Amino acid sequence: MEKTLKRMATMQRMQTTGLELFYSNGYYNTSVDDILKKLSLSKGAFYYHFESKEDFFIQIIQNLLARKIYSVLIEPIEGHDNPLERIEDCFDDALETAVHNEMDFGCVLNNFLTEFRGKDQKIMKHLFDIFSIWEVNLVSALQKGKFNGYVDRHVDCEAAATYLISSYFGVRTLMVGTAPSARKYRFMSQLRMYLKSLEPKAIAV
Amino acid sequence: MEKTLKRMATMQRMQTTGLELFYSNGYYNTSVDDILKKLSLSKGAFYYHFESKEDFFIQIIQNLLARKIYSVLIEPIEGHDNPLERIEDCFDDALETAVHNEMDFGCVLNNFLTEFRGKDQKIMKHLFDIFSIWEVNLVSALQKGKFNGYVDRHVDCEAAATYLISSYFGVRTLMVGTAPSARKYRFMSQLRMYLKSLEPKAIAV
DNA sequence: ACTTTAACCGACCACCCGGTTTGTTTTCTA
DNA sequence: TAGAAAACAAACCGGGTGGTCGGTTAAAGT
Repeated sequence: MEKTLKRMATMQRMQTTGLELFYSNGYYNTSVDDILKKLSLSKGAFYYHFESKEDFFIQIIQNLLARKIYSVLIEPIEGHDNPLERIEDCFDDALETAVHNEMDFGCVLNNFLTEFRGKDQKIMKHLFDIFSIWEVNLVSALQKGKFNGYVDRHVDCEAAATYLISSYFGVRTLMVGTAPSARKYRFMSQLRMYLKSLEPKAIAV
Repeated sequence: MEKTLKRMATMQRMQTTGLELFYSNGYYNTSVDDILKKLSLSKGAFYYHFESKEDFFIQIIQNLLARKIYSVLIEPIEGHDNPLERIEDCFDDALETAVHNEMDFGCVLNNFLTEFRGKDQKIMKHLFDIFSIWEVNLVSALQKGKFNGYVDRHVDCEAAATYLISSYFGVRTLMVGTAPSARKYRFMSQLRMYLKSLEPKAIAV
Protein backbone atom coordinates (compact mmCIF):
# COMPACT_ATOMS: atom_id res chain seq x y z
CA MET A 1 0.00 0.00 0.00
CA GLU A 2 2.64 2.49 1.05
CA LYS A 3 4.22 3.10 -2.31
CA THR A 4 7.16 5.07 -0.97
CA LEU A 5 7.05 6.97 -4.20
CA LYS A 6 6.73 10.53 -5.27
CA ARG A 7 3.17 9.54 -5.84
CA MET A 8 2.22 9.89 -2.21
CA ALA A 9 3.66 13.37 -1.86
CA THR A 10 1.75 14.72 -4.85
CA MET A 11 -1.45 13.01 -3.85
CA GLN A 12 -1.28 14.50 -0.39
CA ARG A 13 -0.59 17.97 -1.74
CA MET A 14 -3.63 17.68 -3.96
CA GLN A 15 -5.77 16.43 -1.11
CA THR A 16 -4.82 19.13 1.38
CA THR A 17 -5.35 22.04 -0.99
CA GLY A 18 -8.41 20.24 -2.31
CA LEU A 19 -9.92 20.18 1.15
CA GLU A 20 -9.06 23.84 1.64
CA LEU A 21 -10.86 24.90 -1.49
CA PHE A 22 -13.76 22.50 -1.04
CA TYR A 23 -14.21 23.89 2.44
CA SER A 24 -14.15 27.55 1.49
CA ASN A 25 -15.95 27.36 -1.85
CA GLY A 26 -17.93 24.15 -1.62
CA TYR A 27 -17.47 20.96 -3.59
CA TYR A 28 -19.52 21.83 -6.65
CA ASN A 29 -18.16 25.35 -6.79
CA THR A 30 -14.59 24.19 -6.81
CA SER A 31 -13.36 22.92 -10.13
CA VAL A 32 -10.55 20.45 -10.49
CA ASP A 33 -8.69 23.14 -12.41
CA ASP A 34 -8.95 25.51 -9.43
CA ILE A 35 -7.07 23.02 -7.29
CA LEU A 36 -4.51 22.30 -9.98
CA LYS A 37 -3.88 25.94 -10.73
CA LYS A 38 -3.01 26.56 -7.10
CA LEU A 39 -0.48 23.73 -7.28
CA SER A 40 0.78 24.52 -10.77
CA LEU A 41 -0.22 21.06 -11.90
CA SER A 42 -2.20 19.86 -14.84
CA LYS A 43 -5.22 17.69 -15.46
CA GLY A 44 -2.98 14.88 -16.57
CA ALA A 45 -1.41 14.69 -13.15
CA PHE A 46 -4.76 14.69 -11.40
CA TYR A 47 -6.34 11.91 -13.42
CA TYR A 48 -3.15 9.93 -13.24
CA HIS A 49 -3.58 9.71 -9.48
CA PHE A 50 -7.36 9.74 -9.06
CA GLU A 51 -10.22 8.10 -10.88
CA SER A 52 -12.59 11.02 -10.68
CA LYS A 53 -13.43 14.13 -8.72
CA GLU A 54 -15.79 12.08 -6.59
CA ASP A 55 -13.16 9.46 -5.85
CA PHE A 56 -10.74 12.25 -5.02
CA PHE A 57 -13.17 13.76 -2.55
CA ILE A 58 -13.94 10.46 -0.87
CA GLN A 59 -10.25 9.90 -0.30
CA ILE A 60 -10.05 13.35 1.24
CA ILE A 61 -12.88 12.43 3.55
CA GLN A 62 -11.24 9.24 4.67
CA ASN A 63 -7.64 10.41 4.81
CA LEU A 64 -8.02 13.92 6.16
CA LEU A 65 -11.48 14.67 7.45
CA ALA A 66 -12.09 11.44 9.36
CA ARG A 67 -8.75 11.59 11.10
CA LYS A 68 -9.09 15.24 11.99
CA ILE A 69 -12.57 14.73 13.37
CA TYR A 70 -11.21 11.96 15.51
CA SER A 71 -8.22 13.88 16.85
CA VAL A 72 -10.15 17.09 17.47
CA LEU A 73 -13.65 16.04 18.47
CA ILE A 74 -13.46 12.45 19.65
CA GLU A 75 -10.08 11.66 21.13
CA PRO A 76 -10.01 14.67 23.52
CA ILE A 77 -13.27 13.49 25.08
CA GLU A 78 -12.90 9.76 25.40
CA GLY A 79 -10.91 8.15 28.16
CA HIS A 80 -11.54 10.77 30.80
CA ASP A 81 -13.73 10.43 33.83
CA ASN A 82 -15.80 13.60 33.63
CA PRO A 83 -17.14 13.95 30.07
CA LEU A 84 -18.94 17.24 30.71
CA GLU A 85 -15.72 19.12 31.40
CA ARG A 86 -14.07 17.52 28.41
CA ILE A 87 -16.95 18.37 26.14
CA GLU A 88 -16.88 21.97 27.25
CA ASP A 89 -13.14 22.29 26.62
CA CYS A 90 -13.38 20.47 23.33
CA PHE A 91 -16.14 22.70 21.99
CA ASP A 92 -14.33 25.77 23.27
CA ASP A 93 -11.17 24.84 21.44
CA ALA A 94 -12.97 23.97 18.24
CA LEU A 95 -14.90 27.22 18.21
CA GLU A 96 -11.75 29.17 18.97
CA THR A 97 -10.17 27.95 15.76
CA ALA A 98 -13.39 28.91 14.02
CA VAL A 99 -13.14 32.45 15.35
CA HIS A 100 -9.73 32.80 13.71
CA ASN A 101 -11.16 31.70 10.38
CA GLU A 102 -9.09 28.57 10.43
CA MET A 103 -10.52 25.30 9.31
CA ASP A 104 -12.87 23.88 11.91
CA PHE A 105 -13.46 20.31 10.91
CA GLY A 106 -16.76 20.04 12.69
CA CYS A 107 -17.93 22.87 10.50
CA VAL A 108 -16.46 21.17 7.47
CA LEU A 109 -18.51 18.09 8.22
CA ASN A 110 -21.63 20.17 8.72
CA ASN A 111 -21.16 22.07 5.48
CA PHE A 112 -20.61 18.95 3.44
CA LEU A 113 -23.55 17.19 5.02
CA THR A 114 -25.82 20.02 3.91
CA GLU A 115 -24.20 20.41 0.50
CA PHE A 116 -24.56 16.76 -0.51
CA ARG A 117 -27.97 16.14 0.98
CA GLY A 118 -30.05 14.46 -1.69
CA LYS A 119 -27.36 14.86 -4.36
CA ASP A 120 -24.50 12.42 -4.10
CA GLN A 121 -25.64 9.43 -2.09
CA LYS A 122 -22.24 7.76 -2.16
CA ILE A 123 -20.46 10.72 -0.65
CA MET A 124 -23.33 11.24 1.74
CA LYS A 125 -22.82 7.77 3.15
CA HIS A 126 -19.15 8.39 3.81
CA LEU A 127 -19.89 11.67 5.54
CA PHE A 128 -22.61 10.16 7.63
CA ASP A 129 -20.33 7.34 8.69
CA ILE A 130 -17.92 9.86 10.14
CA PHE A 131 -20.73 11.64 11.85
CA SER A 132 -22.02 8.38 13.31
CA ILE A 133 -18.64 7.58 14.79
CA TRP A 134 -18.58 10.96 16.47
CA GLU A 135 -22.08 10.51 17.78
CA VAL A 136 -21.48 7.01 19.09
CA ASN A 137 -18.35 8.08 20.91
CA LEU A 138 -20.11 11.06 22.43
CA VAL A 139 -22.94 8.85 23.66
CA SER A 140 -20.61 6.31 25.22
CA ALA A 141 -18.57 9.07 26.85
CA LEU A 142 -21.75 10.36 28.47
CA GLN A 143 -22.76 6.89 29.55
CA LYS A 144 -19.36 6.33 31.06
CA GLY A 145 -19.75 9.64 32.86
CA LYS A 146 -23.08 8.48 34.16
CA PHE A 147 -21.46 5.31 35.44
CA ASN A 148 -18.75 7.33 37.17
CA GLY A 149 -21.22 9.68 38.78
CA TYR A 150 -20.51 12.77 36.72
CA VAL A 151 -23.75 12.65 34.80
CA ASP A 152 -27.18 12.37 36.34
CA ARG A 153 -28.57 8.88 36.02
CA HIS A 154 -31.84 10.14 34.55
CA VAL A 155 -30.12 11.74 31.57
CA ASP A 156 -30.91 10.31 28.16
CA CYS A 157 -27.38 10.11 26.80
CA GLU A 158 -28.38 9.69 23.18
CA ALA A 159 -30.65 12.69 23.37
CA ALA A 160 -27.95 14.72 25.05
CA ALA A 161 -25.47 13.82 22.33
CA THR A 162 -27.97 14.81 19.66
CA TYR A 163 -28.57 18.11 21.36
CA LEU A 164 -24.88 18.83 21.82
CA ILE A 165 -24.00 18.08 18.23
CA SER A 166 -26.99 20.04 17.01
CA SER A 167 -26.02 23.13 18.89
CA TYR A 168 -22.43 22.82 17.75
CA PHE A 169 -23.34 22.43 14.10
CA GLY A 170 -25.77 25.29 14.31
CA VAL A 171 -23.57 27.82 15.97
CA ARG A 172 -21.05 27.47 13.21
CA THR A 173 -23.62 28.79 10.78
CA LEU A 174 -24.19 31.83 12.97
CA MET A 175 -20.51 32.52 13.39
CA VAL A 176 -20.01 33.33 9.73
CA GLY A 177 -21.84 36.59 10.24
CA THR A 178 -21.06 39.51 12.48
CA ALA A 179 -18.97 39.22 15.62
CA PRO A 180 -18.16 35.53 15.66
CA SER A 181 -16.21 35.98 18.87
CA ALA A 182 -19.20 37.43 20.69
CA ARG A 183 -21.39 34.62 19.36
CA LYS A 184 -18.94 32.06 20.60
CA TYR A 185 -18.92 33.63 24.04
CA ARG A 186 -22.71 33.63 24.23
CA PHE A 187 -22.92 30.11 22.95
CA MET A 188 -20.41 28.80 25.47
CA SER A 189 -22.23 30.45 28.37
CA GLN A 190 -25.43 28.65 27.47
CA LEU A 191 -23.63 25.42 26.72
CA ARG A 192 -22.26 25.51 30.26
CA MET A 193 -25.77 26.01 31.55
CA TYR A 194 -27.00 23.04 29.61
CA LEU A 195 -24.08 20.86 30.69
CA LYS A 196 -24.80 21.84 34.30
CA SER A 197 -28.33 20.55 33.86
CA LEU A 198 -26.84 17.16 33.04
CA GLU A 199 -24.94 16.92 36.32
CA PRO A 200 -26.26 14.72 39.11
CA LYS A 201 -29.15 16.50 40.75
CA ALA A 202 -28.49 15.63 44.38
CA ILE A 203 -26.48 13.31 46.54
CA ALA A 204 -27.87 9.86 46.07
CA VAL A 205 -29.65 8.29 49.02
CA MET B 1 -46.49 48.23 -7.93
CA GLU B 2 -49.36 45.78 -8.08
CA LYS B 3 -49.61 45.36 -11.82
CA THR B 4 -52.83 43.36 -11.79
CA LEU B 5 -51.54 41.62 -14.84
CA LYS B 6 -50.76 38.15 -15.94
CA ARG B 7 -47.24 39.14 -15.12
CA MET B 8 -47.71 38.61 -11.42
CA ALA B 9 -49.18 35.16 -11.79
CA THR B 10 -46.31 33.90 -13.91
CA MET B 11 -43.70 35.49 -11.70
CA GLN B 12 -45.19 33.86 -8.63
CA ARG B 13 -45.31 30.47 -10.29
CA MET B 14 -41.65 30.78 -11.20
CA GLN B 15 -40.76 31.88 -7.69
CA THR B 16 -42.59 29.11 -5.87
CA THR B 17 -41.19 26.29 -7.99
CA GLY B 18 -37.86 28.08 -7.97
CA LEU B 19 -37.78 27.98 -4.19
CA GLU B 20 -38.76 24.31 -4.22
CA LEU B 21 -35.90 23.36 -6.50
CA PHE B 22 -33.38 25.67 -4.87
CA TYR B 23 -34.28 24.13 -1.53
CA SER B 24 -33.98 20.53 -2.60
CA ASN B 25 -31.04 20.83 -5.00
CA GLY B 26 -29.30 24.00 -3.90
CA TYR B 27 -28.98 27.27 -5.75
CA TYR B 28 -25.94 26.49 -7.84
CA ASN B 29 -27.14 23.01 -8.65
CA THR B 30 -30.44 24.22 -9.98
CA SER B 31 -30.34 25.65 -13.47
CA VAL B 32 -32.80 28.18 -14.73
CA ASP B 33 -33.78 25.61 -17.33
CA ASP B 34 -34.66 23.12 -14.60
CA ILE B 35 -37.21 25.54 -13.21
CA LEU B 36 -38.57 26.43 -16.63
CA LYS B 37 -38.88 22.83 -17.71
CA LYS B 38 -41.05 22.08 -14.70
CA LEU B 39 -43.33 24.95 -15.69
CA SER B 40 -43.20 24.34 -19.44
CA LEU B 41 -41.86 27.80 -19.94
CA SER B 42 -38.91 29.09 -21.89
CA LYS B 43 -35.85 31.18 -21.25
CA GLY B 44 -37.46 34.13 -22.94
CA ALA B 45 -40.23 34.18 -20.39
CA PHE B 46 -37.80 34.06 -17.51
CA TYR B 47 -35.54 36.87 -18.63
CA TYR B 48 -38.53 38.92 -19.59
CA HIS B 49 -39.60 38.97 -15.94
CA PHE B 50 -36.26 38.87 -14.13
CA GLU B 51 -32.93 40.54 -14.66
CA SER B 52 -30.81 37.57 -13.72
CA LYS B 53 -30.78 34.37 -11.74
CA GLU B 54 -29.41 36.28 -8.78
CA ASP B 55 -32.13 38.92 -8.98
CA PHE B 56 -34.67 36.13 -9.24
CA PHE B 57 -33.38 34.49 -6.10
CA ILE B 58 -33.30 37.71 -4.10
CA GLN B 59 -36.94 38.29 -4.97
CA ILE B 60 -37.71 34.79 -3.78
CA ILE B 61 -35.97 35.54 -0.50
CA GLN B 62 -37.92 38.72 0.06
CA ASN B 63 -41.30 37.60 -1.23
CA LEU B 64 -41.46 34.04 0.01
CA LEU B 65 -38.75 33.17 2.49
CA ALA B 66 -38.90 36.31 4.63
CA ARG B 67 -42.66 36.11 4.98
CA LYS B 68 -42.65 32.42 5.79
CA ILE B 69 -39.96 32.83 8.40
CA TYR B 70 -42.05 35.51 9.98
CA SER B 71 -45.29 33.57 10.00
CA VAL B 72 -43.74 30.31 11.17
CA LEU B 73 -40.88 31.28 13.47
CA ILE B 74 -41.54 34.83 14.64
CA GLU B 75 -45.22 35.59 14.77
CA PRO B 76 -46.17 32.46 16.82
CA ILE B 77 -43.76 33.53 19.55
CA GLU B 78 -44.26 37.25 19.89
CA GLY B 79 -47.15 38.74 21.77
CA HIS B 80 -47.55 35.99 24.33
CA ASP B 81 -46.67 36.18 27.97
CA ASN B 82 -44.64 33.01 28.41
CA PRO B 83 -42.06 32.81 25.61
CA LEU B 84 -40.62 29.49 26.75
CA GLU B 85 -43.83 27.61 26.08
CA ARG B 86 -44.26 29.35 22.75
CA ILE B 87 -40.71 28.56 21.70
CA GLU B 88 -41.18 24.93 22.55
CA ASP B 89 -44.37 24.67 20.54
CA CYS B 90 -42.94 26.64 17.67
CA PHE B 91 -39.85 24.44 17.37
CA ASP B 92 -41.98 21.34 17.74
CA ASP B 93 -44.25 22.38 14.89
CA ALA B 94 -41.37 23.37 12.65
CA LEU B 95 -39.54 20.10 13.20
CA GLU B 96 -42.73 18.15 12.64
CA THR B 97 -43.00 19.54 9.12
CA ALA B 98 -39.34 18.62 8.68
CA VAL B 99 -40.06 15.02 9.66
CA HIS B 100 -42.57 14.80 6.86
CA ASN B 101 -39.99 16.02 4.36
CA GLU B 102 -41.96 19.16 3.75
CA MET B 103 -40.24 22.47 3.40
CA ASP B 104 -39.08 23.74 6.75
CA PHE B 105 -38.20 27.35 6.20
CA GLY B 106 -35.81 27.50 9.09
CA CYS B 107 -33.88 24.74 7.40
CA VAL B 108 -34.11 26.60 4.11
CA LEU B 109 -32.51 29.62 5.71
CA ASN B 110 -29.80 27.49 7.28
CA ASN B 111 -29.00 25.74 4.01
CA PHE B 112 -28.75 28.94 2.04
CA LEU B 113 -26.63 30.59 4.71
CA THR B 114 -24.10 27.78 4.42
CA GLU B 115 -24.31 27.57 0.63
CA PHE B 116 -23.62 31.24 -0.01
CA ARG B 117 -21.03 31.78 2.69
CA GLY B 118 -18.11 33.53 1.06
CA LYS B 119 -19.57 33.27 -2.41
CA ASP B 120 -22.32 35.74 -3.17
CA GLN B 121 -22.05 38.61 -0.74
CA LYS B 122 -25.15 40.33 -2.04
CA ILE B 123 -27.37 37.33 -1.44
CA MET B 124 -25.63 36.67 1.85
CA LYS B 125 -26.63 40.08 3.11
CA HIS B 126 -30.29 39.48 2.31
CA LEU B 127 -30.24 36.13 4.04
CA PHE B 128 -28.53 37.52 7.08
CA ASP B 129 -31.05 40.32 7.31
CA ILE B 130 -33.83 37.77 7.63
CA PHE B 131 -31.86 35.89 10.21
CA SER B 132 -31.25 39.07 12.19
CA ILE B 133 -34.95 39.84 12.31
CA TRP B 134 -35.61 36.38 13.69
CA GLU B 135 -32.87 36.75 16.26
CA VAL B 136 -33.96 40.21 17.40
CA ASN B 137 -37.52 39.07 17.85
CA LEU B 138 -36.45 36.03 19.79
CA VAL B 139 -34.32 38.15 22.10
CA SER B 140 -37.09 40.63 22.76
CA ALA B 141 -39.56 37.82 23.39
CA LEU B 142 -37.23 36.42 26.02
CA GLN B 143 -36.73 39.84 27.58
CA LYS B 144 -40.44 40.36 27.71
CA GLY B 145 -40.72 36.96 29.37
CA LYS B 146 -38.14 38.04 31.88
CA PHE B 147 -40.17 41.16 32.60
CA ASN B 148 -43.30 39.10 33.09
CA GLY B 149 -41.58 36.65 35.41
CA TYR B 150 -41.46 33.65 33.08
CA VAL B 151 -37.73 33.83 32.53
CA ASP B 152 -35.13 34.02 35.27
CA ARG B 153 -33.77 37.52 35.65
CA HIS B 154 -30.18 36.26 35.47
CA VAL B 155 -30.63 34.82 32.00
CA ASP B 156 -28.61 36.41 29.20
CA CYS B 157 -31.38 36.70 26.63
CA GLU B 158 -29.08 37.29 23.66
CA ALA B 159 -27.03 34.26 24.58
CA ALA B 160 -30.15 32.15 25.02
CA ALA B 161 -31.42 33.21 21.61
CA THR B 162 -28.10 32.32 20.05
CA TYR B 163 -28.15 28.93 21.69
CA LEU B 164 -31.75 28.23 20.70
CA ILE B 165 -31.21 29.16 17.08
CA SER B 166 -27.96 27.21 16.99
CA SER B 167 -29.55 24.05 18.23
CA TYR B 168 -32.45 24.45 15.82
CA PHE B 169 -30.22 24.99 12.81
CA GLY B 170 -28.02 22.11 13.79
CA VAL B 171 -30.68 19.52 14.39
CA ARG B 172 -31.96 20.02 10.89
CA THR B 173 -28.65 18.78 9.57
CA LEU B 174 -28.90 15.65 11.67
CA MET B 175 -32.48 14.97 10.64
CA VAL B 176 -31.54 14.31 7.05
CA GLY B 177 -30.01 11.02 8.08
CA THR B 178 -31.56 8.02 9.72
CA ALA B 179 -34.69 8.18 11.83
CA PRO B 180 -35.49 11.89 11.70
CA SER B 181 -38.50 11.31 13.92
CA ALA B 182 -36.39 9.76 16.67
CA ARG B 183 -33.90 12.59 16.41
CA LYS B 184 -36.66 15.13 16.72
CA TYR B 185 -37.96 13.41 19.85
CA ARG B 186 -34.52 13.37 21.45
CA PHE B 187 -33.88 16.94 20.50
CA MET B 188 -37.17 18.15 21.94
CA SER B 189 -36.56 16.36 25.21
CA GLN B 190 -33.27 18.17 25.69
CA LEU B 191 -34.68 21.46 24.45
CA ARG B 192 -37.28 21.21 27.21
CA MET B 193 -34.52 20.62 29.72
CA TYR B 194 -32.67 23.67 28.52
CA LEU B 195 -35.79 25.82 28.50
CA LYS B 196 -36.49 24.67 32.04
CA SER B 197 -33.07 25.94 33.05
CA LEU B 198 -34.17 29.39 31.87
CA GLU B 199 -37.17 29.48 34.19
CA PRO B 200 -37.02 31.53 37.38
CA LYS B 201 -34.95 29.64 39.90
CA ALA B 202 -36.92 30.34 43.05
CA ILE B 203 -39.66 32.58 44.37
CA ALA B 204 -38.24 36.06 44.58
CA VAL B 205 -37.78 37.57 47.99
C1' DA C 1 -60.04 45.96 -38.31
C1' DC C 2 -55.72 47.79 -37.07
C1' DT C 3 -52.12 48.93 -34.14
C1' DT C 4 -49.64 48.49 -30.02
C1' DT C 5 -47.62 46.16 -26.42
C1' DA C 6 -47.21 42.71 -22.98
C1' DA C 7 -45.97 37.91 -22.76
C1' DC C 8 -43.55 34.28 -24.48
C1' DC C 9 -40.68 31.12 -27.68
C1' DG C 10 -36.39 28.88 -28.92
C1' DA C 11 -32.22 29.13 -31.36
C1' DC C 12 -27.92 30.82 -30.31
C1' DC C 13 -23.45 32.35 -27.89
C1' DA C 14 -19.49 32.29 -24.97
C1' DC C 15 -17.93 30.05 -21.28
C1' DC C 16 -16.92 26.48 -17.88
C1' DC C 17 -16.31 21.86 -16.11
C1' DG C 18 -15.28 16.91 -15.70
C1' DG C 19 -12.94 13.74 -18.15
C1' DT C 20 -9.91 11.63 -22.15
C1' DT C 21 -6.03 11.24 -24.93
C1' DT C 22 -1.74 11.80 -26.79
C1' DG C 23 2.62 13.06 -26.08
C1' DT C 24 6.65 14.62 -23.18
C1' DT C 25 9.72 14.64 -19.22
C1' DT C 26 11.56 12.65 -15.15
C1' DT C 27 13.13 8.81 -12.42
C1' DC C 28 14.18 4.34 -11.36
C1' DT C 29 16.37 0.16 -12.66
C1' DA C 30 18.73 -3.57 -15.17
C1' DT D 1 23.80 4.05 -20.07
C1' DA D 2 19.73 2.36 -22.26
C1' DG D 3 15.18 1.48 -21.74
C1' DA D 4 11.07 0.98 -19.15
C1' DA D 5 7.93 2.74 -16.18
C1' DA D 6 6.22 6.50 -13.52
C1' DA D 7 4.83 11.30 -13.40
C1' DC D 8 3.21 15.02 -15.59
C1' DA D 9 1.80 18.54 -19.58
C1' DA D 10 -1.69 20.31 -22.48
C1' DA D 11 -4.75 20.14 -26.17
C1' DC D 12 -9.18 18.50 -26.81
C1' DC D 13 -14.21 16.76 -26.31
C1' DG D 14 -19.08 16.70 -25.05
C1' DG D 15 -22.38 18.33 -22.19
C1' DG D 16 -24.31 21.92 -19.52
C1' DT D 17 -25.09 26.97 -17.93
C1' DG D 18 -26.32 31.88 -17.61
C1' DG D 19 -27.68 35.09 -20.63
C1' DT D 20 -29.03 37.39 -25.40
C1' DC D 21 -31.89 38.34 -29.28
C1' DG D 22 -34.90 38.43 -33.17
C1' DG D 23 -39.22 36.67 -33.93
C1' DT D 24 -44.20 35.08 -32.70
C1' DT D 25 -48.57 34.92 -30.29
C1' DA D 26 -52.22 36.92 -27.47
C1' DA D 27 -54.59 40.51 -25.49
C1' DA D 28 -55.82 45.39 -25.05
C1' DG D 29 -56.92 49.86 -26.79
C1' DT D 30 -58.91 52.76 -30.34
